[in-house]
Parts: sequence; structure tokens; C-alpha cells
Amino acid sequence: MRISKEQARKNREIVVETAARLFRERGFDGVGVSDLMSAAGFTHGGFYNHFATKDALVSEALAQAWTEMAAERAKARGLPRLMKAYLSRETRKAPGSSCPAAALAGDVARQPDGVRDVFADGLEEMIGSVQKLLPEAPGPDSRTRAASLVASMVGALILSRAVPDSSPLADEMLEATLTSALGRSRL
Amino acid sequence: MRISKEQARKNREIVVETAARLFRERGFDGVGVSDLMSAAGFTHGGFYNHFATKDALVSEALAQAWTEMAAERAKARGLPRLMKAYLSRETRKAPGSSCPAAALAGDVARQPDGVRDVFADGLEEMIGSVQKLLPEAPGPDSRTRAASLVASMVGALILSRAVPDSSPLADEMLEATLTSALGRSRL
DNA sequence: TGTACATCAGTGAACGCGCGTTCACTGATGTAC
DNA sequence: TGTACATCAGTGAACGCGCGTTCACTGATGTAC
Repeated sequence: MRISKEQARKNREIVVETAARLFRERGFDGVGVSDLMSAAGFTHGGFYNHFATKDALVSEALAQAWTEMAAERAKARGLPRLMKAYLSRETRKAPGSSCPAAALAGDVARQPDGVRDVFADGLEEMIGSVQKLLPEAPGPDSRTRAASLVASMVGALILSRAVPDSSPLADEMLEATLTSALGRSRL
Repeated sequence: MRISKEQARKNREIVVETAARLFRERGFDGVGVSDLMSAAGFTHGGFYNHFATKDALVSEALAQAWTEMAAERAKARGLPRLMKAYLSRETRKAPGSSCPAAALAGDVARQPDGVRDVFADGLEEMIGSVQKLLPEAPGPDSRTRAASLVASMVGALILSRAVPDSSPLADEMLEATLTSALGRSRL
């Protein structure tokens, strides 16, 4: 049963969006083509009408996740609020709809350069948007500040998710990072 | 060909040490039982004389990696030197012999609680050893400081490894984090 | 101390299973006249 | 505008492959006498 080109385009988009969520939740290896397609509402065979290989989708889904995050960040009202939201229990519980860096950086490190390029582009944009939210004037110092803030945010969220939900460290990593970042001068 | 109990114990240790290295290099899913056993110098069938399942080995290898790291850290001469070594190009290139948090936190987040408990214990010890190296008096503030320092160190290393080797971000994440941490008061 | 037997670490073939991928098929869409 | 045919998105069975795991076997070690 052939469908319209417009519908086919929409279906492809659904698959990419579903992948962007599932990969963040379970990792690249944790989501099979069959899992993914059925989660998106299709059968697995049609996958290869849209993508050459699973690897091709990985890059595209990662780019999609970064795009979603950039849209969220564009709505941010100040760095303190952005960081509080990023370093919250809600974010910790929802990897599928939050930062691709925190959810997938470990996996990306073992992927080919094509995927890592996409990751680097998203990370670059994240650093840039944090830099713009800093109170100080743009420059090399604020860039360094932004990069190190991003590292601590991503690190805290990853570590919080790696310990058991019941561990005191789950909250402590988030709170300590928030306290240290906000407690510093001019934030 | 049966071997002595002593030799069997040593062989088991070799397998655990090999796993601790390979898992950090390739992730839990990236190392098969067969890969692992042949890297350790054995055939795959013998694996189940030592471990009930691959999952059982995962916990043990993670504990082994943390133990190795704790031994390294015990040799540290001051926090600045520890951080420079941690946030170096050499460490970035050698995940198999460096921090389990940076190499495996993303994978651990998708493992059962048994593995996450082991991870939390190692992380707790890492925070404690960083806290002891802080110049300030021990207390809630220094604990918060230590936890946030650990988050930024782990985050920077993970992000550095996730971008392509050729990306400027690979070095920048490490350097920015080092600059921000060392540039702060009393370090 | 010496002998006979049981034990069990290591070997390598084999197992079922789920993975990524392929393919023949369907039938509504898109196109040529 | 209407008709005939080609296209191709989606379906679901099937493919080879590598995975974790099992098992019969080997033979030196460990043990009972």
C-alpha cells in the first residue's frame, strides 16, 4: 500500500524523533531496528526505505536530539534558571527528552567520526548559548567559563544517573554542582 | 588438563583485570565473552568456571577498575597535579587504564542496581579522596566543593573523548576545566 | 611414601536467540498519454 | 478530464552472523587409603 510523499516524509520524521528519544533512554546498542520501528508505529522492513544503515540513523537522531535541546535552551530565562532545570530530579529521570551530551557522550566516544562530528557541533552550540547567558562580557575568559560550566553540568547529570536512584549521591551530585556554579562570583 | 588451585585463582584475576581494561575501552556491550577470554589468553568455554554470567563479571570488573584508580589516586601529590594528570591528553587517549567514571558512567546508568551500587561506592571514594586534597578544612563546604570538582573532571573528560580527536573541543574541554578549577581561590 | 581414583580448570564444538539487513509482495499514489 | 501503467512506502518472512551460554571431553591436580 503506497502512501503519499508527504506522508512518507512525515513517517520518516516520526522514526527520527522516536530514535532520538529511545537512543537517549537506552543507548545506541540498546535500541534495535525492530524495537525502534514498532515504537514509531511501523514494521521493521520499511526502515531501509528511509535509511541506508542503522549507523546513518544514529547520526541523524543525534542531530535531532541536539536540535530539540537547542530549542529548549532558546527559551531559557537566565543561566541560573537554565542550570536549575538542567540539574534537577526531573531531568535526571527523563534522559529521553533531555541533554544528548549527558545521555550519549559515553556511547558517542565509541562511534565513528561522522557521529562524533555531529556531537561536536551540538556541544559547540551548547557552549555558545551558555556563554551568551553569562553576565560578563564575551571574550576568551567567558568562553572558558562557559566550557567549564558545560563540563560540570554534563558530568553531574551523568554521574547522578549512574548511581542507584536511592543513593544519596544521586541528588548530591546535582546540588553540589548547582551550589558551586551559582555560588561563584557574578552568577 | 586440570591446573593448580593457585593457578586457577591467578587466571581468574587475569580475566577480571582484562575485563576492567576492555570494558573501559569499548563499553560493556562492546566486549564479548569470547573477545575477553582470548584477550586474557584463554578459550571462551572456561569463562563459566569462574563467573555465573557476564553480568556478574561486569560488577567485578567495575570494582577492579575503581580499585586500580584508587591506588593511582593514593599516589597523588596535591590536587593541582592530580587534576592536570586527569585532564591530560594522555588520559584522554587511555580510557582502558583511567577513570571508570569517565569511561563507563553512561553504560552504568543502564545497568541493574547491583552494578550501580558498585559504581556509587567507587564514586564516593573518589569524592572523599579529592576532598582530602582540598586546602580548606573538611566540612560540608569542602564536601560540596569536592563533589562538584569531580563532576567537572568527569564531564570534561567524557566530552573530550566524545568529540573527534581533531576537534578543537577535545583539548578545550580539558583546558577550560583545568583553568577554571585551578584559577579558583585557594587551589 | 606410593597407588588408585575423583575432581575440576580449561578446551572447543554446539545451542538458541536476537541482531542488522534483504527481499518478494501489496496496493495506493504518481505519471504518461 | 479520464484511463492505463509504473512507482515505491510499508509489510512480514527469511537471511547470515555473533552473542551469551551449555556441554562432553581431557588430563593434571588433589585426595583417600
